[in-house]
Amino acid sequence: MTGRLERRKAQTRAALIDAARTLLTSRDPAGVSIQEITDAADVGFGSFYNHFPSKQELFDLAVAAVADEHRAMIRAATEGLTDPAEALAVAVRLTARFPHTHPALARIIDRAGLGYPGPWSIDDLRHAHAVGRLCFDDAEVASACVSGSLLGVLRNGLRAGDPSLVDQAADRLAVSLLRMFGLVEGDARKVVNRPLPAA
Amino acid sequence: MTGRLERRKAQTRAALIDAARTLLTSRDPAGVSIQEITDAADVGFGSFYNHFPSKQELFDLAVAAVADEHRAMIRAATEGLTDPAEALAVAVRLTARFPHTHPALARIIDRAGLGYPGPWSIDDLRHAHAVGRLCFDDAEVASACVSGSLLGVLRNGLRAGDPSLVDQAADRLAVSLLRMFGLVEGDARKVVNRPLPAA
DNA sequence: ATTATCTATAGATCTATAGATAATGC
DNA sequence: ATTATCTATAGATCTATAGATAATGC
Repeated sequence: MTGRLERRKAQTRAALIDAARTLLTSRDPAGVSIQEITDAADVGFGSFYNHFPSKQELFDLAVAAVADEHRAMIRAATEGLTDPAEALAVAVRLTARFPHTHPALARIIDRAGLGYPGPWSIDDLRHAHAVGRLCFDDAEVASACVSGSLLGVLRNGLRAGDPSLVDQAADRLAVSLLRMFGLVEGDARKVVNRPLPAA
Repeated sequence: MTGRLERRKAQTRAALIDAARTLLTSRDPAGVSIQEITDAADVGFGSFYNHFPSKQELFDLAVAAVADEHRAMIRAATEGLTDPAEALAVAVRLTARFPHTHPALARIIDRAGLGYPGPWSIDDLRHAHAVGRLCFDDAEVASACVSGSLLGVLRNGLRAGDPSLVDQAADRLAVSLLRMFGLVEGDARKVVNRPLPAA
């Protein structure tokens, strides 16, 4: 199997994953039938089983694809930064803006909830702690605070209307987290007031 | 309809809600059939529709019942406290201990996720802010941080084994949140080192 | 007589597969 | 010849209701 055939297969697979992503923005995956997915992907019903053993498998891959994109986006926006506190702030500020900058991603992340394998890696936190920039007793607790708070603010943002209020909440969350991690008020605000790289 | 008949009806209803609670500790509600619920409640299948229009309705009520219990428990544990910072700390410390003190509640809360109508009321936070004890820019963000962080740490606790590690993480979360809300390190630790009322 | 419960089932799903079809590989 | 796609369907659900049964109310 080479060339065109392989390409066509990949295309069908991509269409299914993409349909799953679209459905995830507005529907509870448990209530979506495989028929609906293949219809949305414009693919024959039976083709589904050529690619995925179950619905769950497909939706997991769709969420993983979203997380990959998300990680790449954050990496691109933070790779030039030398201050780990700023890297965290940028990741938080960009992600918490998703309700208006990337509404489809925001809704999928919201639906995935705490299980979402987001770009706020525990290793980044450990590194920031090791170099003395962030201060906390327990990296797992710190990581849970970042993930949980961000998901909470993201959900609020999805219900809010005004983009500028969403931005404001995003920045306030970043300040709050930096304060949680030992930065003094003034330093936290200074870090968060730095301009945000384009996403 | 008075007396015995009414009592019997209430009993059936309670059995269904209780069965839903038990199922919620180990199963995804979307994958549980009404037949399974009525079997678990030891009730005829048709009785279900005498009480609830749909599965969703029942599970929502079951979660609400858990939240009511939870709220009552936190209220009992905090009602004597005059320091709002300590009240928050106690609520957080008790709830984050649920994985070993109340495992069934913990698993249900974890499953309900950010939609869980927990006992960390935004009004309590506003009050603590008004009296100058906690400091934040935005009560909605603050509330999302409390809920989200707590859910994150609760989930970690469910995967952890050792109760004393869970307790330690719970206390560290409380310290972190107090620091986020403007308490200095020493003050935060002092508040969290106060003895915990029995749940 | 009234009311809730229970049993049984019709009808509507939904999943997984079998077999036919169409397109590429060699 | 091989491979993936598509169509059609068998079988297994699951929901919602109709009608029978049992118990209380008056």
